[in-house]
Amino acid sequence: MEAITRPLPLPMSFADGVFPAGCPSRTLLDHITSKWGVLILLSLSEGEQRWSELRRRAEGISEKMLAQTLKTLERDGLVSRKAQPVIPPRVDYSLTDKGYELSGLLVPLVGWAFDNADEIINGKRSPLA
Amino acid sequence: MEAITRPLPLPMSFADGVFPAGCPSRTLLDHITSKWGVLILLSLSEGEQRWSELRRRAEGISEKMLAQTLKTLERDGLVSRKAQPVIPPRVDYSLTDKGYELSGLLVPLVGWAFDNADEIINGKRSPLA
DNA sequence: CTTCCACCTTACCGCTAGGTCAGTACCTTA
DNA sequence: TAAGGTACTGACCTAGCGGTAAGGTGGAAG
Repeated sequence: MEAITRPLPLPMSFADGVFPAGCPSRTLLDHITSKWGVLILLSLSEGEQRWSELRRRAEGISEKMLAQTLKTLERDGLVSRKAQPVIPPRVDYSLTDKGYELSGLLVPLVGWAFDNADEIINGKRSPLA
Repeated sequence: MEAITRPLPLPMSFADGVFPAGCPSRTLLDHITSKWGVLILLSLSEGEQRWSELRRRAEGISEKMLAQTLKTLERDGLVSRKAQPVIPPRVDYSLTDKGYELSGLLVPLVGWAFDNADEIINGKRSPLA
């Protein structure tokens, strides 16, 4: 309802606001804020996981999207893939250093979304007041 | 290259991993991590802004998408819209309390993306080593 | 002998996010 | 008279995100 005109405690500011179109930041942002990218990153933030495990945890993802998302994140150096030449195949996915850095910022965001989703999406204002 | 098997300093964990498909969290997450949603939220985190100002700062956005994104964020109670009945029309957009909360988490994430984009997207590894 | 599982890949395809363009209403400046 | 700025809305269309389904490999289990 009432918007507060806050003094905007912005620690950093981008050029004269937001970054230019077509710059790499936009691309990277698209990768990490993609529908499944967030969930994979989030899931992996809890530790190394296998393909089938990720598939189960990122509920609703298709195998195609899982493969595609993992490949993108691996190319970006956020996820590391370790395949063992055993039968049946075993592949472990985990976050790289950069991936951990990122997940440290991503987790609170998703946590916030999780906490406020019900109130915001359905009209349920302050369930405890 | 080398992935570290970190002890995963996760402060909170979701159920048994990630949240279920079709729940409100997914919807909210889609809104705030949408291509333009992030940029609008980010831009508004620096204070109240007018339509045309947002249009300029979120470089590349179309009027249709600007309107649509603002409408979604307003419905979610993250952005407040104040229209003044003057000629020519003047409308000011700003973040609500919830919006500020969110931007506090979003800004560092985008900052990180901004800092690491060049290194990650183009192959430029450690430009200062 | 067939099925099933793990881990993918490729082919096909619908849907929709998002782009483009035109139009509206009113005032200002050239 | 005409062009331009402010804040939109709606029609139309396309690229590509993402879904569905099938294929492939090799062992183990029925």
